[in-house]
Amino acid sequence: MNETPAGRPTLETVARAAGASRATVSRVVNGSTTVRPDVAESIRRAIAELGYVPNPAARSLVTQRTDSIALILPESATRVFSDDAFFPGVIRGVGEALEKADKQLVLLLASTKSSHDRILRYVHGRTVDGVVLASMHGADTLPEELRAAGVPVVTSGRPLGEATVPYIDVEHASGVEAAMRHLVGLGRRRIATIAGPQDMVAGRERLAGYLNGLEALGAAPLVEEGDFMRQSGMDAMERLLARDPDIDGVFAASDLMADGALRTLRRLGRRVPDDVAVIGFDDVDAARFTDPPLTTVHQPIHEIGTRLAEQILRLVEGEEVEASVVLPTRLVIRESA
Amino acid sequence: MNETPAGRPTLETVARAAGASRATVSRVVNGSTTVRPDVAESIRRAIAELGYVPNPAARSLVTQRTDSIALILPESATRVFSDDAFFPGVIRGVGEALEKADKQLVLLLASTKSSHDRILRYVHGRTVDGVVLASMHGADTLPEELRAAGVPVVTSGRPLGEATVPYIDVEHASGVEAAMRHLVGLGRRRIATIAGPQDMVAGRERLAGYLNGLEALGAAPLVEEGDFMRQSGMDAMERLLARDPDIDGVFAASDLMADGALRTLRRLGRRVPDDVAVIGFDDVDAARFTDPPLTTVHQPIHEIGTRLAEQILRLVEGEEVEASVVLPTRLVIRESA
DNA sequence: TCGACTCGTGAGAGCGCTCTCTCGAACGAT
DNA sequence: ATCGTTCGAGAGAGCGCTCTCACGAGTCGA
Repeated sequence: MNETPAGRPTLETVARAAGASRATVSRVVNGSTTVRPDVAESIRRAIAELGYVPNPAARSLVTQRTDSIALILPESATRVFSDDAFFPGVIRGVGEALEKADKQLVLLLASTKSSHDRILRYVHGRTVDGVVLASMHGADTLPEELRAAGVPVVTSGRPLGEATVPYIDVEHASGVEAAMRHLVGLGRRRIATIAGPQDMVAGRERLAGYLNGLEALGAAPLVEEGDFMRQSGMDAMERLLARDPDIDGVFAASDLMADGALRTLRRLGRRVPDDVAVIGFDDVDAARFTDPPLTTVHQPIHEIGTRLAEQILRLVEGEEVEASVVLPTRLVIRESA
Repeated sequence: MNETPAGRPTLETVARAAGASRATVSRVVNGSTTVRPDVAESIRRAIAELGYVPNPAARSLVTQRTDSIALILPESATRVFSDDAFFPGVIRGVGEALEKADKQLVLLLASTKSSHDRILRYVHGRTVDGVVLASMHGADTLPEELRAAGVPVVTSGRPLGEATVPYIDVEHASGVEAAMRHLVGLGRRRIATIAGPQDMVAGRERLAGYLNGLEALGAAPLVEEGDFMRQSGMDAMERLLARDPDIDGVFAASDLMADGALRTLRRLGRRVPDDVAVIGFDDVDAARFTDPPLTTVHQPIHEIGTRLAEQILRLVEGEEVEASVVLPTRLVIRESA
């Protein structure tokens, strides 16, 4: 209320300074080509001198666009936020791509239950032109509600149940199958898995990949479930070993859980990979630094982010986009298997 | 352009439906008490029935507020983004606090040089009410430029050079001094440090803490510099050992570097803590899972975020805030020292 | 030379909201 | 019964921008 030294210049100010009309200045600001070069030049000079910057609120009011995109991270995402490199990587990818398009990134960390309504309010109020929704548990109703509200939406990860909005995902199952083939090729016969949460598609599909891979072996599955975090991997590995001490191979559905498994194995005197071979999933930076370095299924985290951004931008422009984009994964062989 | 089934309801729509004037509806929406209860009630009903949500652009245009705060992460921050838990933690803290205040979080990942201008444009356009600036290298001019633009700013970490804007920081030096006392109390006499980048205040002050702690011992300092990341810790530890094989204690200026040091020590056959005691700084989640679990200086990452948010909100409201808030650190003793 | 077209520019409406000002009604005091 | 006061509610201006429409000045073919 007191910090307006001389009042910010408006279109009107610039117009007067350049001896033109508001409309013409607006044309120059928005890059219209139908302005006489010399007039455009003098307007540009006036803009520079006055330090004029368009007021986005006024612009939004008439264009009905805000040039900003929301990235929504549900509670399940924020919980692992500080320990997992997945979401920071996605955020970075989305952020970079949006910056290139000169759009703003509005981050909505849905930490609590009440956030749901808040998100819908934002979206209904057209605070953002589009929404990127990251990884949700179970049958989240949010994507559908957003779609119903008429807002462009893209989700990261195929939703459980029917996909009603476009999504970006990776080849979970085939990546895991490659990992399984690698273990089998190593001569492993008693292969267990530490699965992810089964109310998340990533958890389910990685388990499916394990089961598919096991079929070739004709061996019985050996599954313990974790929550993608390290501690759960440690615990699951212990349960696994209690159920079958002869396990010689483990696929863990996340690098963090694989690292947990590595620790438990070491503690219980198993050598990796000699006694037990371990493969993870994600290929986060830290995977290169586990002991031993982790063989893992690489997924292109950064690219997931950039592709999410690309798709939402196209949707916002009214273009059609593929119902789904599924990015490849690949096995990165290090020393744990 | 085609997704407006019936046109979003405006104040006018609600006013007509409720048989009141636009002004009165506005009063109800904004919680004014000077509306007759029954009138207010019928307006509220109309709002609910029509699904009315205020248009923030229109509101901003007249109030000159946007109710959104920018969080700027400079390039140096995004680089470590995916491996370090610090910035995700800060983001989460800021996000939570802003959500409570019903403000939006606009994330500006300053990935390139050109971002500088973009940021200034945003800020000059009053796209945001205030700016939270995270950890910058060297004598960044951004805080000062923002302040000059008349925008409320708070920074995370005391800037190098003179602080021209309020900041939130932690007690780097005294935390490190506690760590040094602990090492000395353990009988360690040949204590080295893996310092952080010396163009960052955090790097400098932690080194200062080491040097202060060493003074009591009367021993010569032994310093190698890293970049806070794991690999640099591995390398620095190797150089340190080459310079003096009798090192029996190490303070690393980040947990990541401490973890790197642990790996190098193990590889070179040193037992931790028996031969060499190691202490880190940060207390990220992963510190509980190093081998052995890392003794480290805890800093309240999440609280840094919430305090940043609090301060910027107060500044935006025109209140005065302390020139600096310095949060305490404390030594967390685990098994590495 | 005149009508038909461009083409660049300005006038003016209007986006949806807030906020000041005004006004009428109700009420208490004299 | 009259006047001042209070209080709730409406009228209307205006925030800064975009965009349609109209208009005057050239340009060109007949």
